[in-house]
Amino acid sequence: MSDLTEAYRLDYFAAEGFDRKECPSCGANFWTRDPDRELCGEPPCEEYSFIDDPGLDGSYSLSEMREEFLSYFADHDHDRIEPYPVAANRWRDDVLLTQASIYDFQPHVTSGASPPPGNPLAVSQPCIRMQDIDNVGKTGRHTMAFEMMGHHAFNADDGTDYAYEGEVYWKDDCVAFCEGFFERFGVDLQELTFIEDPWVGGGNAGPAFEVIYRGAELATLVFMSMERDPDGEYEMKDGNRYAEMDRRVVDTGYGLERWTWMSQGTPTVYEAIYPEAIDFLKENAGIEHTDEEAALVHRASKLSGKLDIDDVDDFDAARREIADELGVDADRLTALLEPLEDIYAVADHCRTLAYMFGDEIVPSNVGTGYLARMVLRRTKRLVDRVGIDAPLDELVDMQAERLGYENRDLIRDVVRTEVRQYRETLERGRRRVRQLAEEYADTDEPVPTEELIELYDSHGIQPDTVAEIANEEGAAVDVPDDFYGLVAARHDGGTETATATETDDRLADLPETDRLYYDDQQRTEFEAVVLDVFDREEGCDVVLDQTMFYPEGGGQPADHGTLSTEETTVEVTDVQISDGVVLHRTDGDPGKGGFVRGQIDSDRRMRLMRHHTATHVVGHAAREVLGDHVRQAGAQKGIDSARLDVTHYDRISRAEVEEIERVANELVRENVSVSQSWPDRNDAEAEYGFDLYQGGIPPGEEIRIIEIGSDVQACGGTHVSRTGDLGVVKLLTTEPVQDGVERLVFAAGDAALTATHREENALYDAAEVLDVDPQDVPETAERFFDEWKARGKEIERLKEELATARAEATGDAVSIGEFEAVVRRVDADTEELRATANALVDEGNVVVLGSGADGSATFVVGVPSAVDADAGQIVSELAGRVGGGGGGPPDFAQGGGPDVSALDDALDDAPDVLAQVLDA
RNA sequence: GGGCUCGUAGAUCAGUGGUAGAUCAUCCCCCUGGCACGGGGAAGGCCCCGGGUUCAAAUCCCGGCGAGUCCA
Repeated sequence: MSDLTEAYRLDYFAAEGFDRKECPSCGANFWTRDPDRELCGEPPCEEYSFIDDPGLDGSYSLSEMREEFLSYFADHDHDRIEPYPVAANRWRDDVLLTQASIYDFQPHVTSGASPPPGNPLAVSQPCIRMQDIDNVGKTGRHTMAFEMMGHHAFNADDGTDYAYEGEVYWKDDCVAFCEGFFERFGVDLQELTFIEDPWVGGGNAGPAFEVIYRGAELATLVFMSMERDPDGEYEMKDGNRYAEMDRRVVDTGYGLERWTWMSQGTPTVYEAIYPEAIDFLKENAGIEHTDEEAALVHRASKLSGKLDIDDVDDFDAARREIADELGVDADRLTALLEPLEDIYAVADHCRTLAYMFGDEIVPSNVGTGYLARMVLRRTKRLVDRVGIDAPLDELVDMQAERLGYENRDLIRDVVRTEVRQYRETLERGRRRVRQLAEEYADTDEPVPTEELIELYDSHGIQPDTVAEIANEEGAAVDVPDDFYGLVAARHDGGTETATATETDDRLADLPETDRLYYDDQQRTEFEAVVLDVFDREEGCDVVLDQTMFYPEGGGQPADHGTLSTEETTVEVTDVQISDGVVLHRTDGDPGKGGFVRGQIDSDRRMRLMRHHTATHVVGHAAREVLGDHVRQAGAQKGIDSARLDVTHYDRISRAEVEEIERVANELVRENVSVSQSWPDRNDAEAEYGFDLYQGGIPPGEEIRIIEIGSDVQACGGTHVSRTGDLGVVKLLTTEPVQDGVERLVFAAGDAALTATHREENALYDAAEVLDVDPQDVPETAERFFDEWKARGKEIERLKEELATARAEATGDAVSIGEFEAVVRRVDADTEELRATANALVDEGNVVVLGSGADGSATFVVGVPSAVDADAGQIVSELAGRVGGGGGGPPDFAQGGGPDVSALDDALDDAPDVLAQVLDA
């Protein structure tokens, strides 16, 4: 690892008289104003020293502390910005949830492609970290949901062409701001330590400080100044090499919950951040402590704060250690603490759910929706275990209200729907477990681990739930310690292969193509200069100085058309864009350096434009009809139809489809204009919010937005100029894509007409077959279906009758030993043969029936229970003679073969075969 | 996006190559003064769809569709 010592030697430290020290306990280097300090201050080297002795002047609530932070930095020229959603996948595809304030500005702002919404800025960003889920409630300090307060500055060297330029502030000012914020609360700066702790993440790296006060890490100051580079000067802790960048980002994180806790000095963080929720839950669950118990809990909480727990084994040991230290029985302590831990976790999880559903994450079996479902189910289990009888939607609503969400009705609805679904899953699981438990209850064996894994992995039933139910049934269950490891082992394999994209040097040197398709979306002809031509396996890629051809993107397929010179015309069959350079895939070389006239296939383009505009219109209508949680989860425009995937927590009913169609066509009839503009991205975000980005966040300082009435979206596609140009919008089908995502398939304009004709034709054809009016098709079809079923039954009954009649004609019976046998050829289907054989067997005969119907030979052999002979053996022997096989139970067997011509001979031989088998 | 499980009577599920079943619910009859219950009987199945293997597929194989679940 490279030495970053110089990077930490700040002028500020020198001017303020800091010393650099090495912690004798952990070896970390740190900076301090206190010449006598030895230890770094961070646990485990030192303990928390603020519990029961708050470390800040004044006691603050969460919102008071947030306000302190934001206003302090606003007073120091930081722009105060609104937090982003917790669903980080709204603007980036590499993560699901927002886990830090810097996430708001990745990747486009940190890369320099887009300007930040303020510079410098301060934000208090809600975050969710699922990694900490097991620790929540137990350690007294972990929360899954939290707010990370951060002040950020984005610096770039002069002369660079990033979306920001110049020096805002860097390490010295950053540390000064940080100390200033501490001073605001009367903190003695001598007590602070700044631990050197290099930071690496997401392809970037840089020096960083952990700021420790009274045993707690209250801030992290990261100076992002390097990027990954195989030839870089620095080797960082991830083993990769990094080089200095020409831009520098100040990334800081101050845990709002930590600061609030510090100001109150409560035994756990939870009691500091949502005291009302904790009180409510305690009372609801009926938890009451005697003074002695309360004192014990208080002391235990204080101790557990210093533990860093990674797995359950350590946790049990740690719990015993605490019990020893307090001089009480470990089991008693556990019984006392466990309900409290559950309550702390419930409060935290409900806050997490409020964030998730408040930001309109829809529960699903994939993505963020799955994480939400997981948290909800876990919460429900905790609520049940600790005996809280308030419905979950009410608990989540309490947090949603506190957090100031306005869509609380939706949140409650989502929670209720999800709880209901979980109940059904549990009910299904319960039945399954009971059945399984009954099997094992009779044996001495416990339920095998393999079954437990199956129950969890395929049916979502927790092992402890299995144990509980199984015990009721009297079956034993041993849950192995490494249970979740065994589950994970089932999922191994499938290593992802990173696809290395080859960069073409010649391509990189070309200028960005001038995109004419935004200037006038109705034009279909243009002239251009051929800058370069690349030979490809099939055809060529032509690069022009400017183009009217729309490259595939945003779910809109590429334009087709032609490029013509005086001498030749080539077909354009595909168009792609790479780093701003538009590549036209053609079937020939138009000649580098020459002029070409481009002509795009206007009919194709027109249909694509209509479908693109229609996608916005349908999305808008769906939002209006289904609710504000509806957002685009994917879209694809085509020639004949288009599809839009939207997030929604239920199936879309017929009535809703009709309503969406009605709203969409109303917008068409209003003939509102479809306007494009290129506002500054931050202005656009400030005005319209994140709902702008239905199809992902584009980079750049300005973004293109499409406005259709009240619907506004960032979009790179081509559109018609007025909604009236769509003619009509017809929803064709809806289908579930995955849990929580519904697909709407629709068509606009003449494609809508064509699609309607297709469906009408199907209906008319059906009507013609039934010889009724189209309107009468459903009724007639139902009647026909009923009649068809009735006839099936009638035929069955008649076959039985026929079989009985046949059985009565026993003239052809032959005696074999003591028994009568009937050997007969009956050309009928197997079912009829079977019925006849049954009837003859009932008369006491051994029966051999053969059929040559349906182009193959079939036998049915029946043997009365009084006769000791194997029907399977007989049929096997006979079927062998017609080139096939057969078998079945001893009293009734079937078989056959392809050779019909041998059937009669086989039947002639049947008496001999019977005689043989009966003798044997 | 990947793994796994499951689609059979109105509901819950057996059946895992050889004649489609059970329990509950429904309807009828008996028992009773009447009811709960009890006893007897009946009705109710494109065994999710489409291919393939086989003499024979609800069953095995492949592909769809649908439901559930775990993981990223």
